[in-house]
Order: sequence, then structure tokens, then C-alpha cells
Amino acid sequence: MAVKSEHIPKATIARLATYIQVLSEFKREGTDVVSSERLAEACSVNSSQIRKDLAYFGEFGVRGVGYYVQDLITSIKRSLGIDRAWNCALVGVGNLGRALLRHREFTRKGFIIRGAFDCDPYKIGEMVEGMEIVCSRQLPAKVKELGLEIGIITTPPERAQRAANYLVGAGIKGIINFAPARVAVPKHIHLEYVDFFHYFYAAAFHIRFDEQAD
Amino acid sequence: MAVKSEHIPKATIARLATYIQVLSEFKREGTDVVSSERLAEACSVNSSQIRKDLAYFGEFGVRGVGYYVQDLITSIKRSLGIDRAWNCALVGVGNLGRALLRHREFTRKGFIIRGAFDCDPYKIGEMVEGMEIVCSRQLPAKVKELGLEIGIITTPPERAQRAANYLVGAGIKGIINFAPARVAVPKHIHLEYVDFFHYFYAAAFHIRFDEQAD
DNA sequence: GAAATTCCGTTACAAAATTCACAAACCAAG
DNA sequence: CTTGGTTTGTGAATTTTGTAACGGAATTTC
Repeated sequence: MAVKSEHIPKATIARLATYIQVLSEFKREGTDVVSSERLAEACSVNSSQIRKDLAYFGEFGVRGVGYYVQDLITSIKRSLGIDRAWNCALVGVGNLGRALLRHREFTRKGFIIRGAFDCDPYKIGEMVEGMEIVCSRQLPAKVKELGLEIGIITTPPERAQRAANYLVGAGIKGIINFAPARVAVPKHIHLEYVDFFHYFYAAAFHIRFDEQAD
Repeated sequence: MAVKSEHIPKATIARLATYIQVLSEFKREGTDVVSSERLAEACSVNSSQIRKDLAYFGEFGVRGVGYYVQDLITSIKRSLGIDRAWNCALVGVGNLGRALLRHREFTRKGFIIRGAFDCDPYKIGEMVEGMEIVCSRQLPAKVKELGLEIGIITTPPERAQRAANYLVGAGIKGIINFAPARVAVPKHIHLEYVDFFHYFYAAAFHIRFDEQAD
């Protein structure tokens, strides 16, 4: 499913993920068809917004009717490139790394962690969730062998750059960095920073600010 | 530290969090003073962007010099309202909930989880990380007793709304929802959705899209 | 089967965010 | 004390994003 237009706003991608979530809820409730208006309300966005977001990727609705829930889920997934599984490598098996390895949702959402890497000799060889922790030096071999495409960094901040270098050198295509540190990568590598404290900061700010506004 | 202007863009808040992260790295390296230009490069944003973001909250720089790293960290933290600790309640002690309870970074960042709640009778009374799991019905009492202000929802999606209701009823001021479900709350309650699969979706999309663009 | 209704896709418009550009402020050197 | 080299803070210009309005396609009603 090709994109219609050249550039797609980052915000649109984020909203598509929300649409999938809400559509899945509709599906569970047994709703087959939904209008942009009703979907918009459930997502707390404008209905034009939804129609426009979807228009970047194609025509998925039926005029006078709305969107078929299951079809739309499928179409959005295809548009996002999550209509297939992605093989992932996790680098840094600390507390956070272990939590992610244990998190069943990854496999369910199509992001399958196939390799766990660490450079600590005490950890190498240990089994976590049925997976053996492997030395980071073996990344190039494993990336080829298992077809790994996305790297997940869960090291301490000071080791994040090294993990990124390993991943890039091994031929990974994209990196999701959970470590609280910026890393430099060649610009053909897609890089995302995950830091859920951002959300806490935003909450703290608004709570404090809203109180002042009274 | 009061805000200068009425409305502050959501994106600005997100960037301030990034600035803190990068400034902390500068501090660790022993850099005392930094220009908006250098900070901008490290954060991958425009230098005017930084100056404008900061201008919402005050004048923190010195013309001809730049920003004093430690002072700027302090100023941004005060601006965001994270110059003090926030007491949090976690509702839903499953895999994700336990992972967050174990995550040391929360305390270090000033978001202290003081109560763990669940409605499963088999879990109530269990100790997790030195904290006793308490019945969700006790939320109102505990919120008052411990001064809890922020609620963290880590229940399965179908129980997220109930958790939100409990939290709101107990007088919490803000909610961070890690459950993959939308919830409805009164509009004076600040609500943030956390879903790190968003980042994976974005990565999947760009990797696939960039390949096509070759 | 015609009219009325619904609702998508798209274009035009409005709002918001980002970037540019420059005056004012500061420091250092002579 | 003045000059030169920096760098901030901010109003103006530009770009991007979001919203409203509307034509046209599908369905339902009579």
C-alpha cells in the first residue's frame, strides 16, 4: 500500500496508532461500521482530522455509510507497515530490558524480540524468557541469521552510544532508544527516543499550572 | 516560577524534557556554559526553537555568553514543576505494574510511587518492592493519608476505566494511563496516554517507507 | 425510482508552530 | 572607556498543521 503524498506529519502517524486502538475496542464491542464523527469523538479529535489523516494513504471509507471497522484496522496496519512481523534485537539486559522481554504485548503487536544482547560476561549465557543472553559482539552474525531489523536499546545511558554503534554496524535498519541519552547514528537509520517521564513531566506541569489558574 | 504567556505548546513541554536530558549529559562531562547553538545541535533542533521555548518561562541566558548549565537545569525543572517530589499511586499490579514499581528511576526523577493498588483478592496483601498491595477501595483513604497526586494506571484495558473512576473519586489530580484503552475523566483531571508501541509503529512506517523511496 | 439523508474526500481557510533576522546586552581586550 | 566579537530574546516571515465547508457518492425511505 503506497502512500499518496510525499510527506506525512509525525502527528498523523501518532494518531493512526490511536485510531487502531479505538477501532479495536469498537470491534470487541461488535461494532461493524463507524463514521468519522463517531470515531473522532472516541479519539478526542476532529472528524476532518481523521478523514484527512486517512486520505494520505488511500480511500478506505464508503460515502453515506462510514468505515468498516475490520477493513479500516487492516488498512491502517498496512499503511503503517505493521501488517507483518518485525524481528527485533534487544541490547542491554538490565531491569528495563528484562521487563520488555517479559512483556507479552510485543509479540502480540508483531514486534518479536528474537535476540537479547549484553556485554556483561556475568550475564552472557543466562536464560531470560526462554532466550539466551548473547554477547553484543555477535550482533552482526545474529542480525543476518535471524533477519533482525529493529534494535531496542535498554542499556544505562553511558553505554547507549556503544550499543547504537553495534546495532548500526550489524546492519539494523531502525533503533528504539529507551536509554536516557542521545545517540548519534547515520541518517539512513531511523531513530526513536522513548522516555515515559516526558508524560510525567507534562502531567506535573499541567497540574501545577492549572492550580495557579484558579 | 510563573509562566509568562497564557498557553504553552505541548511540543515545548516535550522538548524541555529533552533539554534537561542533554544538559545533564553536558554537566556530567564538566561543561559549565553552553550556547543555544550547541545545545540545539545536541538536541537536533533549531537554536531559535530553544530560545523561544525558554522564553515562555523567563530569561535564563546571558547575552554574549550563553546559558549556565546547572542554572538552566534548575530553571527548567522549576518551570516544569519538577523541582519537588510528586507522590504517585499505581493501580494494577500485573507485569507492567511490577516493572514500574521496580524501576528505580521513578524515585530518582521525583515521582515517588507510595501506593500499589489492585482489586484481585489473591494479590492484596502481597509485598512488592517493600510495598504492600492494597485493595483499590482504599484509594480515597490512602490518597488523603499519603498526599497522592498522580495516578498510574497499569491494569488490563478492560479495567482501565474502573481504575480511572477510583482515582478520580479519590481526589487524584492527574492520571498517566499505560493501559491500551481510552478512558473518560472530568476535564479538570489531567490525563496522559503512554503507549510505547507508537514509537515502534513510527519506526516500522519509516523503515518501510524509506526503503520504497530508494 | 425519485427524493431525502448520510457521510466521505477534498479544497479552501484559519491557526499554530517553527524559523529567520536583528537590536540590545554582555564580555574581553587594549 | 571604547571597540569588536558573541549570543540572547523577540517581532516578523514562513512553513506546517488543523478546521470548516462543500460537492458528490452511497443508502434509505416513501
